Formats: sequence, structure tokens, C-alpha cells
Amino acid sequence: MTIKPANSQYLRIHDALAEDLDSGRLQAGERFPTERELAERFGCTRVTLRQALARLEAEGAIYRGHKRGWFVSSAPVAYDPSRVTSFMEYVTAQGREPRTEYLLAERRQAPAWLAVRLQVDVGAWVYHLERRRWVDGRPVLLETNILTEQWCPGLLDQPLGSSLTQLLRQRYGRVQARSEITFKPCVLDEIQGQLLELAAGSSGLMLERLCRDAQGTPVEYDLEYWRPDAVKMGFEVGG
Amino acid sequence: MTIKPANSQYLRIHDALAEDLDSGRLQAGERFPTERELAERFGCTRVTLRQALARLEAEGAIYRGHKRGWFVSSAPVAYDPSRVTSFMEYVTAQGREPRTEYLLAERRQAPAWLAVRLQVDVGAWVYHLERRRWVDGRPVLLETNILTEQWCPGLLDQPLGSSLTQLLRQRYGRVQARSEITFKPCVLDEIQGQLLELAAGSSGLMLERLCRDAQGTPVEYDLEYWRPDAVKMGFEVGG
DNA sequence: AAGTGGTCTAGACCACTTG
DNA sequence: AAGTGGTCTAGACCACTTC
Repeated sequence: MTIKPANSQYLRIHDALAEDLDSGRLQAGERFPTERELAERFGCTRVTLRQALARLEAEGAIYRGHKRGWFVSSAPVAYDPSRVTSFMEYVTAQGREPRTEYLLAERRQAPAWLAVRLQVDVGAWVYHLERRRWVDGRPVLLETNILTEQWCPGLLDQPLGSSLTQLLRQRYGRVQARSEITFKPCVLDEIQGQLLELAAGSSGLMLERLCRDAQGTPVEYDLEYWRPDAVKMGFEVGG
Repeated sequence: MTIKPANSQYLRIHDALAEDLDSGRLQAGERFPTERELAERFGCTRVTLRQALARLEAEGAIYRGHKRGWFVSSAPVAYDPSRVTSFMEYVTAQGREPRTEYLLAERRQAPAWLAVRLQVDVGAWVYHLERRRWVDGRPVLLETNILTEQWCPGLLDQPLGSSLTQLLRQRYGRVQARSEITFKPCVLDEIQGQLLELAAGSSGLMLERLCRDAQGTPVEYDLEYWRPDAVKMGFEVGG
């Protein structure tokens, strides 16, 4: 088993651009030159140039705005999915500016796939919330929260402007006891891409969470889609 | 904000192939027809065909063997990074067949970046282990374990054939108390690609772990590179 | 030896964003 | 209105795998 040198043109272009990023010649948030311009600079076709860009994108160094060009990624936000602190809290704590936007807040009946997870009957009432969350003026996260009505009756009559975590704690005295989390890389579809200002087909990070109360009864099911360049997932175990 | 229909040719090809996979017309582990064959079937060029394949790959549905073609992914192994059970144990528990291969087992001096993490002096002695791990005859994980000599003196004189977790527990009476874990999508380089039988530049999942003893002293630093299609990461919180 | 995937060229058209 | 990224064509050569 020998390792080949691997010296393709697109890798050399990739490395050259990566060095521009490392050296700070290209700043976070800054727009790249156009593809045609870069292709000319490196003396290659756009196809080859885009191979190099795709690799930088996969590494999280750059991202694309749909039909708007390529941009330099900024520092990721640290996120600990095991904590119950709210998005607003932990983003602020890192000196960044969070914003939350409600896309949807409805009372719905649970379809089969959800009923299985929440251990309720098909058709049971649940609250379905969809939010888009921002850091420093850029959308980074699509979050869906589905809560059983029994857990927080009349939720939609409450003011949803502030933190959901706080609302549950203060108005309902509700604190989650345990949760199961899984995650995996995913591909963002057209809608998700538009909401996160990414090209459809970009890769993302999907996180699924099932929360239980003190008795072990499932009370909330969450689904999160993150911009992969915007977050650094980490958590602590034991203690 | 309106959502476009997005009806490009490569997406239609992607969907057609995805249906072949879902329906079971293509079985796990099976090799795809050649790119030229598929391109002819769909009446497109190889460039377009490869766009569709790249998307299926990003979704984890298929993977490529370097210069050997495209293959159907098989069911992922569930992995809980917060548990201290060994690879051999949890893979076996899922009815799959694990195998571990040592790539390297050395006594080394800590370079600066590692000394910072392990809170030791630069040049302090550590044990550096590199292993490749398999499930059902396919390589799925590259694992690096770096342990301080103080934590397990004479480690390399022990039989490394069986589980490292067990060895530490039984021979040294060592159990890790806390650990900090971070992970992110990554791009596999040439060497990693070859070892995991993937094309260089494929995406992977990187996991970093810093383990501490009961006093909070760092004792082990791990780095894991997973085939993204081979693993389903998940863990439990609270309790 | 034949065929494969990996890489690359030199164009092209379109829908969309930007000025 | 001009320019951009997104998509696509129709070829090509090479190193490698497979037979």
C-alpha cells in the first residue's frame, strides 16, 4: 500500500486559495472574485476552478450565496447540544449577536412518524414551531420544535418573542430531564438552502433530539439543520 | 421569498437513482454500473452524471472506491461517543463483525499543539497509537489515541491485541472520569482516503476527544475519522 | 489489453443578481 | 443592461484497476 503524490491542478488551486484565506489576505465575510476571474488567474476552466472551490466549501472555509458568489466563512459558534441553555444565551456569551425569527407556530395533529417518537396516538395535538436563527446578521440554523400539548397546554397563547426555554421553565415550571441526540451530515434541499442563504445541495449538519420529562415520557421532538461552517459542536461527558 | 421549482437534469437523475436504492433494486455493497453506462442510460454526459452521484454521496447513500467505481452504502453502525464501551463491544452488540488493525504503536515526545491539550511539557513522553477499524469487512474508522506515559507506564509492553479500554481497566485500574468531545464534518486527504477505501477529497466525520482522570488531569487525546455513511452518531444526556 | 474513474478543456445557454 | 453563478455538452488524456 503506497500513497500517491496526488498533484492535480484543482488541488494546487485549492491550496493557493487556502493560503490566501490563512494569511488573512481574504477576510471573513468577504466576497471572492468571480469564478471567471479566478479561472483566468489560475489559467484553467471554470469547471476545474469550481472543483477547487467545492473542496474549500466541504472543509467549511468558504460558502456560497445562491447565485451571489463565494464568501469567506467566519469563526464558528460553539454549541453544546447537551446543555439546556437557550440559543440567545450561549451565542451572547460568546460575544456574538443572536436573532431568532419565527417561521411557523401552529397547533397540529401528530402524523404517524411523529406519534411513534413521542409515544402518543396518531392525531394527538402537538405544538409545531419552526424558527430561523441568526448570528451576527447571518442565518445559521433552522430549528423545528414539536411539543406535546400535554406538556405545555396553551403554549401558543403565550408570548413567543423571548426564549422558549425560559418560557417553559417560568410559566410551566417545565424542565427536561433526559434527551437522546443523534446527528449526521446531510444535504440541504431547495427550501432549507434558501432559508440559510446557501445553494441547494450544500451540505449541512442535522441534529435530532428527543426530550423526556422526569418520568421518562417523551415531551418534545426537535430537528435542527445547521450551516456546517457556522457551528462547532462539542459537549462534555461524565463528571 | 419564493421557492424555485429547481428542475435540473442532474436532480432528476439523482432522484431516479435514489429510487433504485430505496426500492432495493440496488443492494447494499453492490457495485453501480459504470459512469459511461449510466450516462448513456440517462442521455447525458459524464459530467452531469457525476453531479448526481456526488449528491447521492453527500447524502451517504453511495460511496466511491478509488478508481473502482461507485457502491451502495450499507446500514450505519450506531455509535455513542459518550460511552466508554469499546469498539469491539458495541459493534458486536449490533450483530455486526468488528475488526481492529494496528497501524502504529510508538512512544513519542509531545509536540507543542499536543502539549497544550494534554497540559504537559513540550517533549513529554506519550504513547501514540493509530488503528484502523472495520465492520463486516469494510474499513470505517481511523482512530488515533495519544496517552500520557504517566497514565499507563509501559503500555507498549502489554499485549495490544485486545481492547485498549479493557487493558487500561484491568491492568492499570484506570477509568476515565470526564471527557470533552467536539466533532465536525471534514475532508479526507489522500492517506485517509486510501485507508478508508475512499477517494481522496471525500467527506468524513471528525471527532476529537480529550479525556481526564478523576482529578481533572488530561490523560488521553483521541482523534477519530469516520466514513460518514458508516456511522450514526448519537448520545444520551441527563438522567 | 481493455476499460474504468479522475481530471481537464473550450465552449454554451439560462435565470438570476447586481448596478 | 451587464455580468454572474448554475448547468450542460462533447469531446480528450492519463493512471489505474480488472480481466
